[in-house]
Amino acid sequence: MRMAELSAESGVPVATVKYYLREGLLPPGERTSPNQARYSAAHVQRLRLIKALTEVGGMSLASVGAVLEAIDGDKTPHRTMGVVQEELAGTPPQVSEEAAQWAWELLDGIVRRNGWGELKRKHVGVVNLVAALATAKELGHEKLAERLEEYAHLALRVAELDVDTVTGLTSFDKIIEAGLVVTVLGDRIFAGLRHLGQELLSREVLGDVPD
Amino acid sequence: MRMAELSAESGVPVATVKYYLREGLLPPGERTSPNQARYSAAHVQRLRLIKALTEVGGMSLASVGAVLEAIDGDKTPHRTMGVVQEELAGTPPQVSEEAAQWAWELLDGIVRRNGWGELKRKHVGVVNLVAALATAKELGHEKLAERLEEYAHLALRVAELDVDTVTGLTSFDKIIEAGLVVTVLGDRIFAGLRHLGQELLSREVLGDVPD
DNA sequence: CAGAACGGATAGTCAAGCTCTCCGTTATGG
DNA sequence: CCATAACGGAGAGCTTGACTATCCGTTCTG
Repeated sequence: MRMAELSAESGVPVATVKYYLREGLLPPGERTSPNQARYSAAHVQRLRLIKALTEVGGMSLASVGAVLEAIDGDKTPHRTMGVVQEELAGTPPQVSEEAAQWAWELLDGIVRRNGWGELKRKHVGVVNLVAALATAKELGHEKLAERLEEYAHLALRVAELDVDTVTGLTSFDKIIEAGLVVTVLGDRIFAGLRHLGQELLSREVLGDVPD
Repeated sequence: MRMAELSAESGVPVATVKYYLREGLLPPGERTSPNQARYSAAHVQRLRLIKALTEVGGMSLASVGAVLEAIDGDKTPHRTMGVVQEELAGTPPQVSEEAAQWAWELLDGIVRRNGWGELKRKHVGVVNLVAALATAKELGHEKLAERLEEYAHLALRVAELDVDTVTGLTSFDKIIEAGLVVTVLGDRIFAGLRHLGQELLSREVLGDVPD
């Protein structure tokens, strides 16, 4: 297919497709002549993926680019998912030294107590999680963190579902893309379900009238 | 306290504090003379809250403004949390009619089967959740959605923890702010825990070497 | 009472994410 | 075979969000 059809199929404007090509988010089409190209279904899928990651996942194009590069590269699945988590985590907010220390000990204690291995202090995901916990404390809402172990157990069960969903697949490439989708869209979907649950339960507790 | 101290205490530059005042994100200080003002600890807390919502929660200033307005207004807690969820949800991506229908039926079936009440078709959170599920399907990853009921049960248990954390508080205002923090930071924290879990479990399954 | 700090207003800056325009080349229907 | 439409590529321009810098007249402070 050519530009126009690629655009129509994916729902992305022609000018934007060209921009993505320039930025390297979309691999160039197969040349049919020095200045003409042909695009495939893979290009459509790639555009849909970019849309999903930015619109649903809320990722920046720069992050999407880094993730796509990791996918296309020859990294192991584990390392590729590492890049995904890195980009999702972003840059952590700076927090006070003591709040960070408190959060670290809290988290490390839980991991240690449950035999979940060793917590790496400079792992991006860990740093971000610690910063988020520290932020909650600085806001005076450390109650949230006091329940952390219960949250962690539930999170592990969610992760079991995630891994289970992905490992059922056959193709290597499919597994990586599925991992990406499960992580990025999965976060949003779970948050949505959680909010629904909060609303259901808080209505009972707070006893508000429905609208 | 005055400008300089407010800025130092909160870690927000003076120019930015002025900007927030202009935008109405921060209530004006108490006048001590026609062109001088005094700020309180509440202002510091408000600035910290804004930082947390934008930096950790990834919210835009416009969304933060809407949420703060809801908090300061005389809405019921339930309605205030509705505004929070609305702003967190954002504008859903457009998806095909049939994917949306499929996602809706999936979700509605689960809610119905578990006696969780009635699902409102135009509720922002629901619309967003449906759109996210539909997006996953359009990407060819409907496997994720097939486990939706299991995810939903876990999400409800997380929501129970959330509500439990919040309802232990005494002051009315504290409950609302805690609800906000639990929802916004809570989402990030849970996502972080989930990612840690994914890494822990996928290492076992995929058997990658550690770095 | 001199000089620093303040509050307020206006304008400027910077990055992200497109969008528009042009141009020379290539495909295509009559 | 030719008119014209579409194409690919490059560059400049635009819009929004989130600040940041500069003034200016007033007020506090040593």
